[in-house]
Amino acid sequence: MLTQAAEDYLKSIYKLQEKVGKVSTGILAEYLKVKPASATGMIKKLKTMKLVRHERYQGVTLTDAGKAIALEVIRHHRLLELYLFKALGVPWDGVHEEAEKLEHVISEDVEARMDEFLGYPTADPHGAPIPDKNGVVTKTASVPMTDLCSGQSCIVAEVSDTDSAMLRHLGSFNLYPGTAFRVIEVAPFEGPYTIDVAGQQVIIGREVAKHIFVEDVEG
Amino acid sequence: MLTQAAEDYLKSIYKLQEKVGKVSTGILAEYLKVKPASATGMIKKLKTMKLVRHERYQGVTLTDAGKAIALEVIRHHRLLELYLFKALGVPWDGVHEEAEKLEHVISEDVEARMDEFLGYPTADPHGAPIPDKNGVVTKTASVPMTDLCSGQSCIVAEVSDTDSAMLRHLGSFNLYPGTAFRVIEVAPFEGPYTIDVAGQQVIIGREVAKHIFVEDVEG
DNA sequence: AAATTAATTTAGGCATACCTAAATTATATA
DNA sequence: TATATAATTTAGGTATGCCTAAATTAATTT
Repeated sequence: MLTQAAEDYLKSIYKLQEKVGKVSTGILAEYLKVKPASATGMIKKLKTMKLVRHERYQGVTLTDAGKAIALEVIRHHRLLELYLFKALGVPWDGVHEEAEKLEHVISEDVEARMDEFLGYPTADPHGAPIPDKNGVVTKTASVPMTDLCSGQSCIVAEVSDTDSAMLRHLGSFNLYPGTAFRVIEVAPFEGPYTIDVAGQQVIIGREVAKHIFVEDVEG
Repeated sequence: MLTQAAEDYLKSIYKLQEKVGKVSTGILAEYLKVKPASATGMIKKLKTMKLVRHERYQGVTLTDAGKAIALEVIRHHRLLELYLFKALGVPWDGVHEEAEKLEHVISEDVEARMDEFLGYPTADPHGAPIPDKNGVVTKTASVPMTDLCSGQSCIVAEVSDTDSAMLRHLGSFNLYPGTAFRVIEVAPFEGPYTIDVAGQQVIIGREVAKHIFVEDVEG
């Protein structure tokens, strides 16, 4: 059995690999709020376990075995988020923190029961894809809201889950994944978006819009 | 925040205090599957935190602060057991092990939500009392099944949760807390009990009967 | 009371995972 | 190309919680 820290490293490497491509020791350390020296140590440990590949100064990549574990942890995390949200009514800006602790201790049996209860879902409360039991990720094609023009309609696909104040803000406008809205106007010079959500007119700043990804764009 | 190990020690001291009265280092170590020297170390640590009292060779007792934490952990554990059992259908011989890991990472918020979902219950799936938010324990008066005589009727109040094979065995007869049964015959010379559970005749060995506690004895 | 046995404590070690500080290697700039 | 800066690694140290082995204290037996 892997340690909790090791699991967090694998998960983080996977996420960073998706986001920034190459994963350096420094990037990884910053992401995990740890000093680079600590990251070096864990990387060496993971390498002896054949979970990552690593050449000095060249960054880390996951092996197939490492990727499988990373996806398993991510699956635990996202299923837990959705379960806490749907079954226990934990607000969506709180589920990330809770799941962060639970993901390492939940058993496969309990996970399977939650999965069944939720009807084998494919996305967490923020719209991020939930890998299936075999580690297969099916993610929908989405674009940043900042790509939209006046008059276009779409559906919220995903929002970034890192900032809980941002999530509360979006929640207050009902901008959950699955919610439809139409762009009424895009203010020039990097200005805010005025949109229509279920008949309500809402103003979304450019910085906020960067955190929203949409699909099914029309018009 | 206390470490997981420290919480386990406090919980174990509380349980042993109830079961055997005086808690010696050796008893505690055996219970926690740890060497006595390790128990000594943790006891000293807990003493500096004023969570236990301890005089060399005289055993450990909990301070009020230590008892409060012990009860909080026990509450987490038993609420989790019941939640896993009722909300997710985890079989009752598996909930203990699951809860053992989860009790240390569950937040007060999630606990409160589970408590509400369950309707503020007072007993876990094995019949053990769930302390309330203030650490108040209300336990029903029960007697060991081995005190029963032929012809007496009663209701299962509690079963010991340590042996999961035993729990499966009892479950196969539907001997959950709340289940009523009548003693048909007690075989002499420490022999087995023949009982009637919902019209079915069942034979319960003396060793098994010692693990069952009953209430509302009549007849 | 002396000797044996049991319980407890102390002492010394090990592994994990973190840290800081210094040394090394790589990359960018002048 | 030489130098400065940035990234990475190494070295040495901390704390936790476990271990074994040896020493001490308590309890029991003869």
